[in-house]
Amino acid sequence: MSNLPSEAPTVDEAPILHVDLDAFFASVEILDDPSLVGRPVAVGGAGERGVIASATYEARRYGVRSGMASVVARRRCPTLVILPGRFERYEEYSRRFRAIVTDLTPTIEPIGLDELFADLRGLRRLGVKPLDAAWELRRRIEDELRLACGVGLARNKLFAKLASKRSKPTVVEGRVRAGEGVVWVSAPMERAWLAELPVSALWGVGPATTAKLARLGLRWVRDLNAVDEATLGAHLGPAMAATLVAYARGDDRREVVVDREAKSLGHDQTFAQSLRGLDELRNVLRGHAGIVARALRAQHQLARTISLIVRFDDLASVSRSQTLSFGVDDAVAIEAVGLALAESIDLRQSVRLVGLYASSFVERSDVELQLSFAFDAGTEDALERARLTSRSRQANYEALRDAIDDVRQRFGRSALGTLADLGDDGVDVAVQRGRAAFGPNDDTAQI
DNA sequence: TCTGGGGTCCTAGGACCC
DNA sequence: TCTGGGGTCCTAGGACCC
Repeated sequence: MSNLPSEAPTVDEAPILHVDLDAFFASVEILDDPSLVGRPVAVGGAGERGVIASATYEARRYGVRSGMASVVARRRCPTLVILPGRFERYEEYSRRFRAIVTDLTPTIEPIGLDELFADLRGLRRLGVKPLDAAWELRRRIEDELRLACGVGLARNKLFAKLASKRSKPTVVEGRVRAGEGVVWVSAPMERAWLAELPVSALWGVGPATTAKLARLGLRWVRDLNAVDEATLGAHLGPAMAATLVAYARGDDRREVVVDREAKSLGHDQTFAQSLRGLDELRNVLRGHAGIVARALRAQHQLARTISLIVRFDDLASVSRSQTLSFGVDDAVAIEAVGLALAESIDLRQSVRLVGLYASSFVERSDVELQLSFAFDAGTEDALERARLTSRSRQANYEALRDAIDDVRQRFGRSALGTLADLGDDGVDVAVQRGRAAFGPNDDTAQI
């Protein structure tokens, strides 16, 4: 692939840059353990239900790909080393990666840990040349992180991402062929690029949409140019139809969004051995609730909506959610809601995955912040105590009680049956749990 | 060949309010 | 007494991305 026309683009001709680190997780593992150099390495779950998250090019030679079931990967490559993944380490590298790009421009939008978009328009006046900047980024990432990457430059996000993909090494007949490293798609080349791409190359087109489009006889991006948007909308929904028709014309208005705020957080786990019945879910929910609560507190967020997802052995999944009139961030309340939601699900099938999520974030009120500062704590611990106290334990119990009332109203009193079997009534037991978590000598006995 | 764990966005239907 | 239409919020499910 050549970068014709050879005239280097200006910032206005190639304002969007996309960088994607090569085989990121697996590469970090090799940096930390040089004995792995030259061996096929992947990061992912090694168990029967594991999936490959990242694979080195050495592993890709054997047909190993990310997203592939580990069982399949091992079959294709019996010598594959599958490592469990150390996400804190990857986050560390990711921060350094972002810092290098931020030296070029602060206008970056990370997509996961290993890739990001940058908008170069702010550099117009500095006379920055996009190709030079791209090569310089690549050099610094190689020198300072010992990681390889591909960089794409284009008029918009759609082509910048396609370009970085094309800049990568490829595997041809079991051999790794080096990539170009940096690829620029000039405006005159855009149409030719699109014409040869399958629809699945477009952002947002996965297996399900690819199959739907195939049933409509649409296999190539160029096919989308001939189709009526309303007709497409009847099959894919108006938003997807509009997006695809625009992409097929090379039109992508998405901006690079700096500081995108998270809208949900959660934790889920797939079990090597499926769970059966509510009792087996109970412990899992407690653990998940603790993780979710800690994450919320770490981000100083309160969540109004708690959602539970259960996936059965046949991969069918169901979800339940409950929105409260107030935000919560404590494990006791989140667990109580999660448990009540679980009780509304038919659990006769065995369960392979349980997930608990928090969303509808609300800001802590200024009043609460002021209260917490009034404690003038010198340590993190004291600050945390202040936060807890400032929100008032009373409020926690009220939150719990109201949550339980809400759930009962929707699912009936029996929804809390197993909580109740520890006491006369679910509320009492919830309070007992609360007391266990917060200590006995507080003023909440009246609930 | 069989699908993880972190997320985002879209859709459709129902409840409720004006 | 019966009724419309629009807006907003919530819920459940589906699809997608890395």
